[in-house]
Amino acid sequence: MADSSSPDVRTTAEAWESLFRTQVAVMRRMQQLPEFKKLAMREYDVLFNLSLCPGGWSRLNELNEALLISQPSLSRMVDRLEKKGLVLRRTAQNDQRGIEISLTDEGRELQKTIGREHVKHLHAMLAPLLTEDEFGQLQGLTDKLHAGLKND
Amino acid sequence: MADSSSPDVRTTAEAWESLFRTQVAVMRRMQQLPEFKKLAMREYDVLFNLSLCPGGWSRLNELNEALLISQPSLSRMVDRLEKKGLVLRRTAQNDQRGIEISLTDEGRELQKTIGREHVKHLHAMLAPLLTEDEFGQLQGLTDKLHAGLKND
DNA sequence: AGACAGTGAATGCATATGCATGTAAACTGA
DNA sequence: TCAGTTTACATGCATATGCATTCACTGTCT
Repeated sequence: MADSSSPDVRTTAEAWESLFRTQVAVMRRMQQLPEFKKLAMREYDVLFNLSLCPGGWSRLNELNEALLISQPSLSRMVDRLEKKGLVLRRTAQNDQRGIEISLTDEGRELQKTIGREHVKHLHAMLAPLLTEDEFGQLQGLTDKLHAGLKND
Repeated sequence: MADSSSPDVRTTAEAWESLFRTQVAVMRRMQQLPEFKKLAMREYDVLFNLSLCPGGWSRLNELNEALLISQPSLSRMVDRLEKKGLVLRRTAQNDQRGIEISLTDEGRELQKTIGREHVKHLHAMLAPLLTEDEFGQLQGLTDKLHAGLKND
């Protein structure tokens, strides 16, 4: 009998593959939705992450950890978002090397507007496919994976 | 009591968010791994998808559906892979507009080499975080989501 | 204090990407 | 059959991205 604490190589690979392909399929559909004509999904994701920040300000390197893009790429994306009037940049208080970012009022409004449509479309797309319980299980499992990865 | 066949908006959004952030966290770690110095992950993904093709040949548009990049972008990526000697291009038999792609021997070898390392690293990264059973549940749920999305 | 390694972000430059469009082939309907 | 439409892929062009590097600041060790 298999040791329950050490899953098979095949098991982990297939589960990951399934998760990844599902993510791709959902993202492909979402990219087409009207809310992402206003702002690219990657840019929205920056606004979204900023909207979750307790104090409203987030360090650039901290923000970068939540995204797949490189540090230089985020640096320039923030430039663009700043020029569009959606975010503010300031030097970090504690560390003069660092940069802190926050949403402008306009940025916060846009995030909320896109966010609302996004959540609505997500629900329309996904809700018919699993039960409430199953979504709970799914979230439990991915949360557990995510939590485990943070200790690296 | 909630209708089990129609999950809450909040439930679906939070489950998706958890799945998505987990995917980002895993991908960030994978991008750093040595196997993806040889070939960018997006390019590997093309080789991987080709390796799954029953007849060995896949239509460009079909391949495109499994990826997040745009059609022009895939078209040019295939150019590059062709120049590297990793894939072959031919006009489709049935449809003179269409293009079919397959792996060269070299492409197949490279895919296998990277694939083996990738699977090994995936296992090292993920296996400690869930049990065999939990991976099975996770795959069951994401498969179900994925299957449901295909009927659109 | 002062040299030195380490960290956070910005920049130069080559490359990859997406959008709009072009071209060619396949369908469609009189 | 043949104009009009749709589909599959390629291309021009502007923009976004990543890698390597640089610049500025921080922390450390003597």
